[in-house]
Amino acid sequence: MRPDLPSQKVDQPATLATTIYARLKADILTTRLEPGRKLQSRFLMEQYNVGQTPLREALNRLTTEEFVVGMEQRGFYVKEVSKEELQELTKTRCWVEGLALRESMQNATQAWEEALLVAHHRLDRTLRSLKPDTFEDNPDWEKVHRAFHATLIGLCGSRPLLGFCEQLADRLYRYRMMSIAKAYPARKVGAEHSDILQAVLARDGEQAVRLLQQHYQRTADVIYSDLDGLLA
Amino acid sequence: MRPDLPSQKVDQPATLATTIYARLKADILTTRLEPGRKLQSRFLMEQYNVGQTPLREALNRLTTEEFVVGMEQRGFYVKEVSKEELQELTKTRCWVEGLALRESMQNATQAWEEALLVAHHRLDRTLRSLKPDTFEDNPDWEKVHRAFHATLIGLCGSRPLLGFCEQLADRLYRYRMMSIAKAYPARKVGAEHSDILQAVLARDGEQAVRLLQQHYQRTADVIYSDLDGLLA
DNA sequence: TAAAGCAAAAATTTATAAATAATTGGCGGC
DNA sequence: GCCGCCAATTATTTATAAATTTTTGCTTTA
Repeated sequence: MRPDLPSQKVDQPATLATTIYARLKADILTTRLEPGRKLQSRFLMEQYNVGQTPLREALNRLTTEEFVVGMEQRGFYVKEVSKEELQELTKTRCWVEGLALRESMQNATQAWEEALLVAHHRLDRTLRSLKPDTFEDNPDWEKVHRAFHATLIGLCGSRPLLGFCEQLADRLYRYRMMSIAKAYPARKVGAEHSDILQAVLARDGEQAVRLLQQHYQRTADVIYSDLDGLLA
Repeated sequence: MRPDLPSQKVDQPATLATTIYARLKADILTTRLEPGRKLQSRFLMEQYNVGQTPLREALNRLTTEEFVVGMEQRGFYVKEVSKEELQELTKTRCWVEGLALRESMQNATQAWEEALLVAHHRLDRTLRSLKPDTFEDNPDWEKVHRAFHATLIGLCGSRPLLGFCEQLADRLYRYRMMSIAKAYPARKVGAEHSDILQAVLARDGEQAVRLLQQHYQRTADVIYSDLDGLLA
């Protein structure tokens, strides 16, 4: 019984569980589902129009990734945020991406340097905010920003490490979303990215790592001070 | 009352999903469920005496941890092994635990050094094999061995990093299980652990890191050569 | 004769729904 | 304060339906 008309699912067969997993993750990272919120099955079922099975499968996946906390016999909650976690995540990211960038630069190829140049160029000409005065997150910018950072460490030679970096990026993204409106447009992140690129192209590994870590640390510092008000 | 158990929800009555998750994970790591095997729902349901729901929840958790591969609409499989992955995991573990050990040593306290000493002592007086001639894995040894390595990096100050190290240890454990019978008792791992302990107590960070990485690399080398026969 | 193409059949996975069991947390009585 | 009952929620089973993959077998073609 094959359908006569090919649906869009023929090319990309995704299960409902995978779809709802992606939607939940996105909603948690953007804080549309705010930290600490209880994720009741009834609420989620009508909110996302899915049954229990794919929903619980999605929640279980998110649990192992620490975006959701599962209390045995007491349901699921969106993972809380805290200044302590922000610091730990930032510190860890500085360590691990520092490592990965060093390795990446040792494996550097011409193609990689060119890809990095392109990634930076795209980042450079993408607007941070959709509106000029008030801040409205530009999803395109998030995409190219992430691509730039992913390219930096992409040649480190360890898929497990890259996966870990991605998870750290996700978990920190949520913190960034919480305070980003305030920080805009005080900071010149564009310059920081350019400086990192310069150091990489100049083959100055130590400087590149230092700048990258500084970049992450500065971001965390801004969020950290905002978090006082946000958690109050 | 009860001592703080590190980051796990052990004191709660576990759900079936959590129980079956642990059992499946153990069976995969010990290769009782061999790499590449298809995990059919019917088979697992009667093998472990559980219903669909907790089973699928467990499989979904294992998927995000890379112990199980889920092919959309085509079921679940035990993650394959490969020499490439063995190398990547080992390399990554050397990098990351090297980092973590350095940090740990910088945060060293007297209590930590004493805990490490005790952990090593327990490891030292636990038999590697249950039988003197042929090899039969002693689960107690695995436990104290893991505890020793966990203590080494335990003071690094990053729970995310410790979680990542634990996952790397799990994933490498399976490779160790595959070839451990052969390697026994050729190698003197006891001496390697003692050397690491000595270096830590002597506060020689660089030496300790070097020895730890050598320890992991040697293990991988033994497995690597065995893997030719095992994958044939 | 073999190989390739197809389509129906079988098997399996995925999802929904409903019923049951088990657990938590609150409320009131003592 | 403590104990037990009650309501709400979660966890699990079972049954079934829907969707998709895999197998099978037939027909056509070279």
